[in-house]
Amino acid sequence: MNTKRGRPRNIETQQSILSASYDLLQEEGFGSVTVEKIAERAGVSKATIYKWWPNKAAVVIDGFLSAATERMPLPDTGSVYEDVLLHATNFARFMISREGKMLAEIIGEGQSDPAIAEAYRTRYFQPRRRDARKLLERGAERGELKEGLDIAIALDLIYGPIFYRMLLTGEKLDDDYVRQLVTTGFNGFSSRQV
Amino acid sequence: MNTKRGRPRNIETQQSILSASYDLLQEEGFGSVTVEKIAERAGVSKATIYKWWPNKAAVVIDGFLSAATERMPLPDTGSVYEDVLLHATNFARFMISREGKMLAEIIGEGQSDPAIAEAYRTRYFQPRRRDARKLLERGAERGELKEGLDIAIALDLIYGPIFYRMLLTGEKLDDDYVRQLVTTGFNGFSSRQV
Amino acid sequence: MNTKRGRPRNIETQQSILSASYDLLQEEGFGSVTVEKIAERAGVSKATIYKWWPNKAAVVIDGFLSAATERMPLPDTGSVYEDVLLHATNFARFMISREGKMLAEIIGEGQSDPAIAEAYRTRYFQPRRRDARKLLERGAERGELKEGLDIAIALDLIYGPIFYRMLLTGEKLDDDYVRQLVTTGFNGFSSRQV
Amino acid sequence: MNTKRGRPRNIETQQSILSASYDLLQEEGFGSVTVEKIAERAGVSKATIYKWWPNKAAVVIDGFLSAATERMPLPDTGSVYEDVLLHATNFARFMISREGKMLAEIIGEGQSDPAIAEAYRTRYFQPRRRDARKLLERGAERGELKEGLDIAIALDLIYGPIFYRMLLTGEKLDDDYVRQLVTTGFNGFSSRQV
DNA sequence: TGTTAACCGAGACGGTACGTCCAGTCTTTCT
DNA sequence: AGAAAGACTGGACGTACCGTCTCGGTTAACA
Repeated sequence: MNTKRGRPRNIETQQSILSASYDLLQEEGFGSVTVEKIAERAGVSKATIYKWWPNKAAVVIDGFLSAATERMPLPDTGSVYEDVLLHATNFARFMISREGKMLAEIIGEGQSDPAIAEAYRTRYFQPRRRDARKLLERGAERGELKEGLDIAIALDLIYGPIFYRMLLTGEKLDDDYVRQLVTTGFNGFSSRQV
Repeated sequence: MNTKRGRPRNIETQQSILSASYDLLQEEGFGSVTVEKIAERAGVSKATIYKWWPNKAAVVIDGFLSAATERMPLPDTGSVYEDVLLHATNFARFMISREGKMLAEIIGEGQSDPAIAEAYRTRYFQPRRRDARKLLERGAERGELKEGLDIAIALDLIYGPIFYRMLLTGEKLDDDYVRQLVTTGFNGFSSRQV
Repeated sequence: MNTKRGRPRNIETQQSILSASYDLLQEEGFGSVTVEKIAERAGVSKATIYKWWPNKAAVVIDGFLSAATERMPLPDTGSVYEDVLLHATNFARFMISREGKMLAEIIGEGQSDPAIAEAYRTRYFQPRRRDARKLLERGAERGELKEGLDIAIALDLIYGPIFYRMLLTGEKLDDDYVRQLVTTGFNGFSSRQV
Repeated sequence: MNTKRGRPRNIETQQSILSASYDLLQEEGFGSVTVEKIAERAGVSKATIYKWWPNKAAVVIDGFLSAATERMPLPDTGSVYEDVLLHATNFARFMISREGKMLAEIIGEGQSDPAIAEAYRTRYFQPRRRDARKLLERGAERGELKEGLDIAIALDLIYGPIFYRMLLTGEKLDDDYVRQLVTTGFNGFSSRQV
């Protein structure tokens, strides 16, 4: 029946490939990572890498996603505004870190490689977005948010601009900016309701 | 001072390179565009391309940016909300078009190539952002927007989410979504001011 | 001491490896035979193959030699000329057959692998050459051959050219050719003795 | 028309590839020659090699055949027997030399690669065989050979056995052997005509 | 009858070479 | 003198196969 025949896959091998890949990504950036270098640093044969991953991109993002398992802690201050502000601030700080830069590169690759896009959507963003959604939902239950608000929209309004600055404009992304962003999102910018 | 020395002899040559590049980008995507193919299609030698552009990326984004000179028409309905809604809707429609896909790929490349990022920031986004800013400023002057609003923030709140969906989540980006987005941006999502 | 403990070697396993190897050699030629394919077709593990043979070449030529056990029947017409003609004709027919082609490939491999050369010399050619030698010796005893003839030379003169055409020139190797060859060998080509 | 545009092929490049290949073949044997090593030793890029030759085998035999342009000198003693003996002796000496060994390896490869076989037949053997044929033809004209002799057969009888020993039996191939061979070929081995 | 040594299938793994592709550079000849 | 043609370097990619190495499970002789 479900007898596991054959030499078992060496867990360390996979792990060393992933972390070699991650280290190289960090040190040299996506474009300079080479399967050959990964193999060498992991003390592994190139063939072994290609046995488990279909191509370079797959290893590299797998390396990144395996390392990036930590999630922002979910604050619970009793105020949605405070919670969202804290969470978004943490997130922005992450984005401007070394790891955020790596993430940006991977998102970049995803623009022309649907498999990459699929991977980081599923394995990275969806879980994190679910976290953030919880904050908002809590606030909604407490009546802190507008009746009938589409939470997806609210999430986009907060996190969209952070990526926007990161991926496009390159403008500053400090705590102050996030505060203004969140505040304006909560209050709206119209002088009267539209 | 700004003497135009060494201006290329044959303007048509440059033009044919750029449009060959643009066509290929459209047909095959960034990753499959090749300098060799550009040269062949433009009926030009590879050396000629490298005479005027430092590398492949430069030609390709130059090709794109040269073609993408049109700007969204600036609406003027008398209502900021209506103006912004129209503008953002048009923009979202553009982003989901063939051309928007090309732009996304270029932004993707920009994540690991600062020269590309610099190019599309300067030549593409800044002018367009200035346009959008005008809409908001007009509304501010008419008192339709909150006192002391930072317009950059407002712009980020509208256009950030559109890119966010385009570049990251891949979720739908239709007129309805844009309407909800703009409305929620204008009104805020908090049930009371924070 | 030499206690024969443990599961005994499964004879069928060896046999199936050899015939899988032979079949593949026949179907695809030496260069396309793969240890993996042999293992698969024989329903055997690669490790088992390497347990009994030191390398691919050894299996393949073993497969060939095991299958190629038949020897030409030794004719005995009472005339050396007729005997040699019959034997050489049969041999030439074999060489242009599917099996002869396989043999040629193996000889080819033997040019850069002394172990292969050793194998087919010992296991294939020497026995067959001894057969052919008998024909000549019989003729010598009957006085049909020149006094003091070195039989090895005579053998070379008959069988050398057949291989020569097979391995090098690729020229036709039909019964007619063999007849001319043998006749000229027997008679010499000089118009007078040298 | 026949306008030779573009950077011309660098003759030295080709030449250095061929001689690097030849040197490696000599030093390490066919199986150990590597395109990478050829490229390195020739100071050339691998891509350049693959631009001009379709695969490794093609380069290597081209290297060999380019170097092996010398032909045995054609003796002219006035006696066919002497001429053939001299020529065959020289040839046998060549075959047991370093170069002969290389040739044997190439012939070996030719057994499973028709393109190689074609190459050495056309470029190597046919010219040399034509030379040898001249010797015999001269003798025939002088009446030294049997009336109606098929010269191709005579050639096979002399040169066939030399290859036979070289490629198959591995037996000694010294001057003495050649003398016996040629003598027996001229005289035949039958005690009376058949 | 249970131990135990050897056998065997499945398949992971290191290593090495192959042949391909493309960016960029360089060198002629043509116009 | 500028441009086309196209040779050339350099370096990564992904593929293929060899031979080695565990595993888990099996089989027959021995104790």
